[in-house]
Amino acid sequence: MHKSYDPNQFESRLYQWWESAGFFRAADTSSKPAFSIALPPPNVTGVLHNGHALGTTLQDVLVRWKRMKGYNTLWMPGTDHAGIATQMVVERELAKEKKSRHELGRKAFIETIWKWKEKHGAIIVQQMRKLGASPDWERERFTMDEGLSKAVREVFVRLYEENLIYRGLRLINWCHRCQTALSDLEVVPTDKKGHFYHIQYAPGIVIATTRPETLLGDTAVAVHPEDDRYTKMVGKKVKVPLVGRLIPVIADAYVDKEFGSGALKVTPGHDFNDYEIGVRHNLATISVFDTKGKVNENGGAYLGLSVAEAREKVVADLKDQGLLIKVEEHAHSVGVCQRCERVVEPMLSHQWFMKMKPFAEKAISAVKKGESLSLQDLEKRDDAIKILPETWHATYYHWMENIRDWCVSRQLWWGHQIPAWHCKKCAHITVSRSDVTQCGQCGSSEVEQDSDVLDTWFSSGLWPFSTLGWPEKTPALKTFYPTSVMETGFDILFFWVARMIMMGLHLNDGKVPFKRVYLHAMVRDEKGQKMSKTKGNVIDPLDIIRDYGADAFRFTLTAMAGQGRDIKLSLDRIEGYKTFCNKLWNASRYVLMRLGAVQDGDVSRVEAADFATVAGVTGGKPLTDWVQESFSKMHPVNRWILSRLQHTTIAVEKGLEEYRLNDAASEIYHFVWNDYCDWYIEFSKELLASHPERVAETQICLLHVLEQTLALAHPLIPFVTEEIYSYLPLRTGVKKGDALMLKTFPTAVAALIDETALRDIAVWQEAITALRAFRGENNIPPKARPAVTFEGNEVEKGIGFIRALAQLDSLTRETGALKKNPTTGQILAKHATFFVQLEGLVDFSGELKRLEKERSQIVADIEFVQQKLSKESFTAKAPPALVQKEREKLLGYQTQLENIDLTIKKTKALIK
RNA sequence: GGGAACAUAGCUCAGCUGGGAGAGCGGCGCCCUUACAAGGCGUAGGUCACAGGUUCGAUCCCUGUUGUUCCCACCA
Repeated sequence: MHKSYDPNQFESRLYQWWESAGFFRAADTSSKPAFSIALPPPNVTGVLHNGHALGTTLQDVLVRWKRMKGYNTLWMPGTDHAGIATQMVVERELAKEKKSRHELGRKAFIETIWKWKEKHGAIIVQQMRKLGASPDWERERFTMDEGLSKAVREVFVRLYEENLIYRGLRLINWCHRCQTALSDLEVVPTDKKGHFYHIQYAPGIVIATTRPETLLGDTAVAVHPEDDRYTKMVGKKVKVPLVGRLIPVIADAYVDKEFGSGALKVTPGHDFNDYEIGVRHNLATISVFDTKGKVNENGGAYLGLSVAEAREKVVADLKDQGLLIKVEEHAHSVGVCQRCERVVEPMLSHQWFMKMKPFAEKAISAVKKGESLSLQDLEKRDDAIKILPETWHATYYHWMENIRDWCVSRQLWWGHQIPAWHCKKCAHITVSRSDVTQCGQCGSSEVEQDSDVLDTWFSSGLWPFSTLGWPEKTPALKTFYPTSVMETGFDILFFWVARMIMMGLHLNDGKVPFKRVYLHAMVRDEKGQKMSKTKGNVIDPLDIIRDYGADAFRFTLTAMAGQGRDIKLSLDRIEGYKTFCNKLWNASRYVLMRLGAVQDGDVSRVEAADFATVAGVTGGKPLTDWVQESFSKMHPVNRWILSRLQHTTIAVEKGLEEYRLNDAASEIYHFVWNDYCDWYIEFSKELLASHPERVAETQICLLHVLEQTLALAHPLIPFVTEEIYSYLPLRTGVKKGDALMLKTFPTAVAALIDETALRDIAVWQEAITALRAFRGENNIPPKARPAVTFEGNEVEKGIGFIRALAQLDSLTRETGALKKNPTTGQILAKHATFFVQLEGLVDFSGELKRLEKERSQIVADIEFVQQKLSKESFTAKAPPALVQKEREKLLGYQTQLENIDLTIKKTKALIK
């Protein structure tokens, strides 16, 4: 064992061992209870970013914990084909060679992407390995592999047959750059500066618009039905400027009288609200742009112009004709393509849609059910979901209640091609599970498969069950569905989580895809800004792992994963947790040294034969058993650390159970650093040195508590704990080559909590701290070893430990001599008073200052309590136990005040 | 326009059903005591954003204000 902690020495070695030994594998069938998580499949194009790192870590913590708890644990990994994103990446590659996908043709292009995927698709899953992730890699899936594609087709056909998927001519969002339809979610509202053009539309009608070019497709002018200014004009026809088309003036309550002139031009072909108006009033819908963003034949003189050019020319022409009244600056929000950030155009188009209302109703009720259940009750059912943090419930309901049909078709080549065949003869559409060669209606063989593919989220919406073999009733599906937890970022709550819930419920007889949803925060840079390549503030997780180790990174992410908050990632914090790993490492070296495992200054593994003490004392029993049997006979210090360990175990388990992983991290951190290292190891030095009869017992406790701590911490910091574990002595129940990751997770034992020991040691600690503070504040040289006496009965048993840890020469009961001596300093601890001969040690004026500060604190305390107690309202209305406690506190303070006044008097005398 | 979250020590954050505010880092002082200087010991630092209200008592519950962030919708 090296003298210092160096994660690069062992992380990859341990990972290879775990993976090749098959420790990550889950069993399709098992007598053990099941626990399963479906990994949110990262895009094949992706490289690991901090968001992935956070999700991967949190899931791995849960998975490793449950595995150690004895669950048949499945963490299902895989990647997503990510339609648009991947197609864009490969097209960009092609562009470098001055080629386009159209030159290649569909078949060759798809082959190119597959090749690209084979080459680059494994990058991100390799990177996850560096973090220590433990999914069952042998089950890894891809959304476009054979099984999953089959599932996608099955779902499409089934929903079509159930009339839940339909083809229709609707206004959809169209991206001119990506050349495809987009769902509502893929359109991102973005603030842009634009202009407000006021147009003399017709005599008496001025219309303000931000998009003058759309007037080419206007089919009405709308006013509010109760707008007196226009009542007379309703029903009349007006001419569209520049175009000359006659269109009606209609009345519709959608129009806001107060806004602008109160008149609205209606372009059903290129605006969603206008489209609705068009439907209500039976208006014609005229598309004036083609799929590439050029004005089409409906645009007359403007044919062939781009949207921007058309706007310029329309405005110029209006100006020429004197119809442009004014142009104002106008900031407004414009829908932009999520992928390429180009402004999207509402377009009338034939697309495939999925009806959402029936799905949404069930999806709402599953979460409603879950909301009223405790986490324990939730485990027992398969029809309810709880979202945590619960604040997301409202957002979820709101979205579900206002949901619109989902446009699932995309005009891309990379993805699941829609299993629908169009007949060239009769135009009938045949939807089928198997490839179609004959029209289902007229029998013609002139059929052609629909060229569209499905939205990526359609296939990922099936992920929790398609990866388990659905629609076949496989053993894995039976064992692991519903999955236990869905852990992902809140940014894909609607894109993905909501759709999995809808699909999962419908296609699995009302069984939810997962029982809990945990939404984690967004990882930002240390200033709270979103990390992005353009800002140059990206911290690469792989760099972090290289510089600080995967464990330090994992611990940081876990410790900062408080619910609902953004995580500001700072390297300082990661470095701090690297030192924590180092602390654990060195504490382990101490333990091993005290077990006799020292060779040339390096600690090596202790073989069973060398470890005579343990074997001799325990009689070959497992440590856990021996510790329980011997507990009542142990030294208070050993009982104390065992008690603290039980409390820590309870707290860690609670944190994991309630998904307060940051609490679990903090419990482990403080137990290791404060209880174990700062106190117990120091106490153990005294035990080993001065209590020969306690040596074996203490060695066992050092080892046992370390081992249990390693197990508790393993889900969070798997590498360093596993590495240390490999150095621990072999003994009953622990063979060479055993893995910590397969060990049983500690369970708190109530019989190992000794309240008396907890209290006693707290008294000693308080005394030691008081003595140390006295030394520090009086500048007593660190090397000085004063002789000290004490009064009080509670520290008696701890004399040796107090003497050692407070660095005293001796600590004996006060006989009266030192107390009377005028040069004696008094130290008031809570449960004892100490007397120190100060002559030659202390600067008395410094001591006086300290005492007076302490006195003013006591006086303030007295005033505070007195004030509280003087109010009759308090003594009458507050709980009697509380009032009693306050009275006792007051008495205690008053005694302290008397004591300190005496000491101050004495000290003052000394200075004179 | 509607909704949500957040505002606690110089910085980053805990504070889980109201009873005298905590951690890590940073600061300051002393110490290289053989597990660890990536360390030890001690210490300073906060009218818990602001204003009201409920209560014997509010960082915590309610209302409002200010500031930051996010989500939804998009009045052309």
